[in-house]
Amino acid sequence: MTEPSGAVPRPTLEAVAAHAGVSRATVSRVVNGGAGVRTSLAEKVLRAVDELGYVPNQAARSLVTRRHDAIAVVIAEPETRVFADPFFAQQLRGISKELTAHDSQLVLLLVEGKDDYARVGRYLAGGHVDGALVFSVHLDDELPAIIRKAALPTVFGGRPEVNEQRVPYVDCDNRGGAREAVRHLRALGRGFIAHISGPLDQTSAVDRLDGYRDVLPDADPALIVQGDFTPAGGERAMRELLDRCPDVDGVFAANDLSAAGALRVLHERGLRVPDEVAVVGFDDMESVATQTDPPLSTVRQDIEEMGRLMARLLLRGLERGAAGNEIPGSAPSSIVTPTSLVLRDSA
Amino acid sequence: MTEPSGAVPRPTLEAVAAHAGVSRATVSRVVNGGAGVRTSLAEKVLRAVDELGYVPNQAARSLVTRRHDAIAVVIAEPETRVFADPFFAQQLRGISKELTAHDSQLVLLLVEGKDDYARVGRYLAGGHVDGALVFSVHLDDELPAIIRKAALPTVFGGRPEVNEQRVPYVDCDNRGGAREAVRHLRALGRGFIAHISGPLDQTSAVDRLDGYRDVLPDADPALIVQGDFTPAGGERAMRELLDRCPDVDGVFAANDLSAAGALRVLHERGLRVPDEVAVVGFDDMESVATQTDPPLSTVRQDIEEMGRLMARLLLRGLERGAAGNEIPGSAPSSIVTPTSLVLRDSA
DNA sequence: CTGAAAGCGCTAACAT
DNA sequence: ATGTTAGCGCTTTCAG
Repeated sequence: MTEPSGAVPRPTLEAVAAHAGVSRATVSRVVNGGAGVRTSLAEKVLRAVDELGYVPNQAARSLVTRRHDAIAVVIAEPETRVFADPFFAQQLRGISKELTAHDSQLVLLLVEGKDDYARVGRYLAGGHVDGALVFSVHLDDELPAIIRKAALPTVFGGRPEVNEQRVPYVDCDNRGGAREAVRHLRALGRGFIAHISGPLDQTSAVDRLDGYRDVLPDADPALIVQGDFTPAGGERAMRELLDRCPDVDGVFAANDLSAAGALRVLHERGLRVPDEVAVVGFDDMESVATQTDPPLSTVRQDIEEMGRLMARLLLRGLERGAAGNEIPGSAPSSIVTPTSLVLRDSA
Repeated sequence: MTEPSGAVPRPTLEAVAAHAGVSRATVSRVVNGGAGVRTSLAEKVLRAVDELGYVPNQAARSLVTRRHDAIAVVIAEPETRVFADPFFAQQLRGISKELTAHDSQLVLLLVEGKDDYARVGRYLAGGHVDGALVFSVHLDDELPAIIRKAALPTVFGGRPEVNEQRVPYVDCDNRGGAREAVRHLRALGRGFIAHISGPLDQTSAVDRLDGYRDVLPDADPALIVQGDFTPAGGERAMRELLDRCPDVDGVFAANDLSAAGALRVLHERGLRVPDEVAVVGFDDMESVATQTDPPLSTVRQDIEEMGRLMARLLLRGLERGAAGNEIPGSAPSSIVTPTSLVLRDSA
């Protein structure tokens, strides 16, 4: 461990003031932008800051300003998914970039189990952060309640299933993207287009299914089978599909992972892709879509951008709150980002 | 945004004290575990806390205790990798679990570019966190210097290339794992075992190469070709290998991603795996290793556990620092975790 | 433009 | 066992 403890006591404002021969107030002003301080003095202060290696104590600062320049990212994920999936890493990157630009820090709260909600609630309410970005994939009323209690400005990642509080969210156009995928399959002349859905307790899965139905309202229900966003689920679903409707000549899978599973089964059964069965996925997870055989055509969503937008939405709200104070009905609204169809070789 | 601002002022200790008819000190005691407070009084306080919805203000607390119950995770990654790779997500999960158990928060610091170092340094020095866990994959002297300046207890993830400060780290037994992989290939009777290495500015890549050399000190240098831990790099390397040494009958790739690339090329050239060429990877990234054709034999490292260990090492040091104060030479030492060979079908 | 002084909400001696 | 009292390091009126 570097510098175990009992380390050099950090210099305080006081020390800098003494060193520069000015008052604490002046040092404070300089440190915070230096508005209204004579240049010569400011320079002297800056020099002192530098010489002493002064860094403001954030706890002291927050205590009076009530700002933290930090926002929490809450990820409540059912165990498994987070780490089969570059999704969050990418989203985090977008968030991080935006926050950095606003000099804000990112505090990550991973919710692993039921007990964690209390801890997270305490943290959110504890005045550590200025706002929260929350990802709660499942039907999950704990988090919204916690957020309400914490009374913290919040933006959701993905459309929440229940949202009476009208918390703003950022999501991609799942439904529209699905429509585009299915239309593409239809344009390819496919007559039996199936859908491997995601778990229907997630809005993204529901929305993608809805998109499929928009285009194919009269599709045989046997063509719709529920997967779970995993390759294994995709395999299972594809097998079932093939058994039920051997005529299937198009598959829209609700995500790339299930599409990969489907592809594997198709391969195994000796069905040529895309000649006999065309397949389209969703997400455009590069590590998956480019590695399948054949490479997967899929609906792309700009995940990093979504992260950036979430952060921007939150920060904007914070600024507005700080400045304009309570303009009723002016709550920031949600953002739905566009998707695009990426054609590779599977359809 | 929930509760835009101008929200209800949170109750303070003072308020709770008044409400319960005791002094602030008593409330403070109760809130902090309640040692040495009569049960009846404590209950009264607790009730007041509950009724007012009191939550301690952490800034105020930190200001006096100088503890934050938060540690920073610094990830300095060359742009691309973080999000092709479940690696960090998994490690984060392990870290998060351990921190949670110690009621500590995780503050994530993503370093995206050169400019970010200053920001991170400021943050680390700003007294926000009690310690830091840092992942710096590349030869990178900025971070160590920053950490020294911040004088913050730190543990590295992965063996750092330079480490005069003897900062403790947690890494898996890259070299031993590599040896095991290569020995397995040799036990399979392969006579021309190649190695697709990672970028040699990373210690993990170097160590794995060293492991290969341990077992095959006399291997033809032509059998060693540098990849970059990506599938594309693996493809390139495999092609080169095949051109240079058509006799290759075994490949140890420095990670699963490059192994996947190699597999693709082998496939493409019509070489049967494992019959004609056996392939072993490294990492056991499930989303990759189980999805290749054939499924990949690989060296497993328990990434989540490594995360947990990093956190534990740091926290332990923190406790010791707080309690025992400066036992010289007692700096926590590094941990090297074991690997294991996972046999699937590729070797 | 600069300084003096009053807290922010909490903990930790020190009294009692 | 409980209360009293000083600050922790900073920002921010308010005077000058």
